Amino acid sequence: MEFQNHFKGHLYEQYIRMLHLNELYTEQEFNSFRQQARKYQIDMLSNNITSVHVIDCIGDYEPINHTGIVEKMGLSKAGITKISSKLLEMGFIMRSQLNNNRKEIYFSLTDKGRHVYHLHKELHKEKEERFYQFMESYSEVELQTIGKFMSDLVARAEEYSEGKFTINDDIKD
Amino acid sequence: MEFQNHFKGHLYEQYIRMLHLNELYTEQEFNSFRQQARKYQIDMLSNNITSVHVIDCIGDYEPINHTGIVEKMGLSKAGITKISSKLLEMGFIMRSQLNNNRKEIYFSLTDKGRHVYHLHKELHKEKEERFYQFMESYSEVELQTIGKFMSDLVARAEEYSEGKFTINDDIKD
DNA sequence: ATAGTTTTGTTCACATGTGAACAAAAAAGA
DNA sequence: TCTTTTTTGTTCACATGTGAACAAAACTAT
Repeated sequence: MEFQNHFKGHLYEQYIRMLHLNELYTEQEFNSFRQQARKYQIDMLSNNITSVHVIDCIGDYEPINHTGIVEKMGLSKAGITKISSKLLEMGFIMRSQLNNNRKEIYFSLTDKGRHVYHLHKELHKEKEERFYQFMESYSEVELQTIGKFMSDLVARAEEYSEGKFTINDDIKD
Repeated sequence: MEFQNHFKGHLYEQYIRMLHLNELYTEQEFNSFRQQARKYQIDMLSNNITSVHVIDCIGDYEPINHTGIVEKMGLSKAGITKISSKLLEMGFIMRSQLNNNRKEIYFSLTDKGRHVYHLHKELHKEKEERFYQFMESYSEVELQTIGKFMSDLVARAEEYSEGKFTINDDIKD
C-alpha cells in the first residue's frame, strides 16, 4: 500500500514533468526552425513561432480570410491583423478579394511564404519520425496501453471543460 | 503492416492532442482559481496566473530574494521586478533585508498572500487527486508501462536539448 | 585598504497579444 | 426597396513579458 502510493505519486510527478518539459522541447524545435531559416537566408525577424503558424495555417487553407484564420488558430482578431500585416509587409503572404466581395480579404502564400511553409512541414515530419522511432522500443501491448491512456486523458480534458472547445481544436506544434 | 502504421499515426495524433489540450485544461484550472478567489473576496485584478505562481514560489521558499525567484521560475529579472512590485502594492507579499545586506531584497507572504498560497495549493491537491482517481481504471502493469513511457519522454526531451535546462526545472502548473 | 569584478535589482524601449469600440460592407427582413 | 442586423476587419489603449544598459552593493584579490 505504502509502495503503491509512492508509485502513484511518482507517476503524477512524471506526468507533470512531461507536460512541462514539452514546452522547452517545443522551444528547442523553433530554434531548429530558425536555424534552417537562416541557412536558406529567410529572415524571420522575430523570436516568435506564431507567425510561422499563421503561414502554416494559410498554406493549409488558402485562400483563407481573416476570420477563417482567427477561427482555425484561436487567436484574437487584433492579433491576426497585426501578424498578417507584418507577414504581408515582409512578403510571405499576399491579399486578394474574391467573388466581388469588398469586405472579406483573402490571404495566400507567396513563393517566399511557401518556402517557409514547406520548411515548417518538413520539421514537423521529422518530429513525427522521431516520435515513431521513439515508439520502437515498446511492444504492441504496451503501445495499446499508452494509446488508451492518452485518449482517456484527452477525453477527460474535453469533458472537464464542458464543451468549451469542441470546435477548431486544430493541432498545433 | 498497413494497420500498424495507421495505429502509430493515431498514437502520434493522440500525443499531440494531449499536449495541446493540456494547455486548455490548465487555463480551465485558473478559472477555478479565480472563482475561488472571488468567493473569498480576494481580488486578483488580473487574468494572469503568473502572479499566483510567484506567490506560490515565495510561499515555498520564503524568505527568498529576487534572484532566487528568477532562478526558480525561469522568468526574466525584469518580469519579476514588475510582478513583485505589483504584488507588493496589492499587499500579497512584503519585503525585508537580511544580515545587514543592503543589496538583496527578500520577499515573504503577508496573511493575504498566504491565503492565496493555500488556495492555490488546495487546487493543486485537487488536481492531483483527480489524476489519482483517473489512474484507478488502470492495472498495475498498465501503470508501469505508462510510467516508463512518461519517464522516457522526459529523458528524451532532456537529452534533446542537451543539458540546456538541467537546473531549476521546478514543476509548474 | 583599494581597485577591479561580480551580483543584484531597476529602468527603459520594445515585442506580442488582448478586448472593446468602431466603420464599412454584406445579409436579412419588412 | 429600404431599414435593421450581422459579419468582417482595423484601431486603440492596455497587459504581460523580454533583453540590454545601468547603478549600487558586495565580493575578491593583491
